[in-house]
Amino acid sequence: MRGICSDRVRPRQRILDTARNLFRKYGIKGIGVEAIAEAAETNKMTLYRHFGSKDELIAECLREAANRACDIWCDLEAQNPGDALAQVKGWVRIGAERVLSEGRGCDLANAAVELPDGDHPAKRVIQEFKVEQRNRLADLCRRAGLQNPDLVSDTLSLLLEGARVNRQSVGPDGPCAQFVAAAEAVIAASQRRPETLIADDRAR
Amino acid sequence: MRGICSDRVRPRQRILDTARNLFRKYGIKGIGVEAIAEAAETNKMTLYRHFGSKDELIAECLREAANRACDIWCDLEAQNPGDALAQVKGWVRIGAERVLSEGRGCDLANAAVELPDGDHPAKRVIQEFKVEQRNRLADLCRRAGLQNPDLVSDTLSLLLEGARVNRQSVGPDGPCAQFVAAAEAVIAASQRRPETLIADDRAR
DNA sequence: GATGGAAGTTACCGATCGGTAACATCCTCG
DNA sequence: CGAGGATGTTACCGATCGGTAACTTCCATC
Repeated sequence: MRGICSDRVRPRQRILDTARNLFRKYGIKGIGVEAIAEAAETNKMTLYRHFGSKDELIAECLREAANRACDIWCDLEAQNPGDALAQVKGWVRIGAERVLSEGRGCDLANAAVELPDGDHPAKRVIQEFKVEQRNRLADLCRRAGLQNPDLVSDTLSLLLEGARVNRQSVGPDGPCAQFVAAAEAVIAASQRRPETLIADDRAR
Repeated sequence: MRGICSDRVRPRQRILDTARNLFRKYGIKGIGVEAIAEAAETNKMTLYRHFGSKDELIAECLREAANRACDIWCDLEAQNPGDALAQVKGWVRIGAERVLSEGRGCDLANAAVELPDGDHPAKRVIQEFKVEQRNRLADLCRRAGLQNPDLVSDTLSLLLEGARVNRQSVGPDGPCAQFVAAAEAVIAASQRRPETLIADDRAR
């Protein structure tokens, strides 16, 4: 009588997927473990047997979200093999799609806002994820031959992070609508002489 | 036996100040009304007589935070009377100070992350605040004679919003450390020919 | 000094929270 | 088939949540 496919997914994975969705929808503190277990078509005991605590479930969800986000780097390389500049532009495009389509920002950044407690097991996951993303983008900008690659990559990071969080406050017609234009301007400027990106008004 | 000064502040204001601090420290959903009342050296009944519900207290706190944030526009004008460009740069400087010193982002943006519920009374406060900030900065950029003032102001907004939220994930040494450099580069670029900001590689 | 409103106190409500014990059932694999 | 581990079920725990009732005390004002 069981479903052909969906119920063949083990409870652990069902819980993870369901929890990620509900955390996004209601916020981490806005949904309880019992509701998560029921939505995952299982029960609280099974949830606790797999994850031990709500905090660990949160951390595991974020680990999965981080791994999923890391896949985009493979996709970028696969779609633009060897062309680092195209990959940077692809990063902007993918980011823009997320900003426009999702409505809720980065799971890990949102979790950092909701969990100011410094001892929470999720904090380490968040920190490591963000550091890795930063390094990867910086490396990409370097390989793309952009001027001031570290500054450009951090600028792009801030623009995307700002767009995703700002959309949650203002909606899709706010400043986030300019994310692509802003990012492209930054990239374009850094393809010229370095002085163009740094304040420097001396005559040619 | 009462304190000379601090206890002369009415309970309503004590509650608002305390709630703002505790919301910042523990998150909106991470602190209860009873704890807020006690920290404000009063009690739950008085809190509810003044605000009616926790949700309304949240909204009122954000209203106050928004009003306080609006004071910076007066300060900018007072410190740089008539010099719109200097005010834009002052906006960057003040934003950088907040990023570096506060450690926790914009109260209103954080609240938007913690309260995905669209019917929450705080949502309207957040939206109106962010829209007003956007309009004011855009107006400032226009008066400063910058090229593409709307694009520049939204870019600056995204950079600041990104810096404040990213700091909560990565800490002060992450991409947010480049906020000033990024913002100044954007401003500098928009002081030149418009083509400098928009992708345009034609020869001179 | 009397009065009225603001504030404090205590106790309580139902609901929900995260988390656990004990036991029944299922499914897989040897 | 049999056995053992994974899963389901039910009931329960203490704590805390947001919110309220009833009553007392304070304090400024007239």
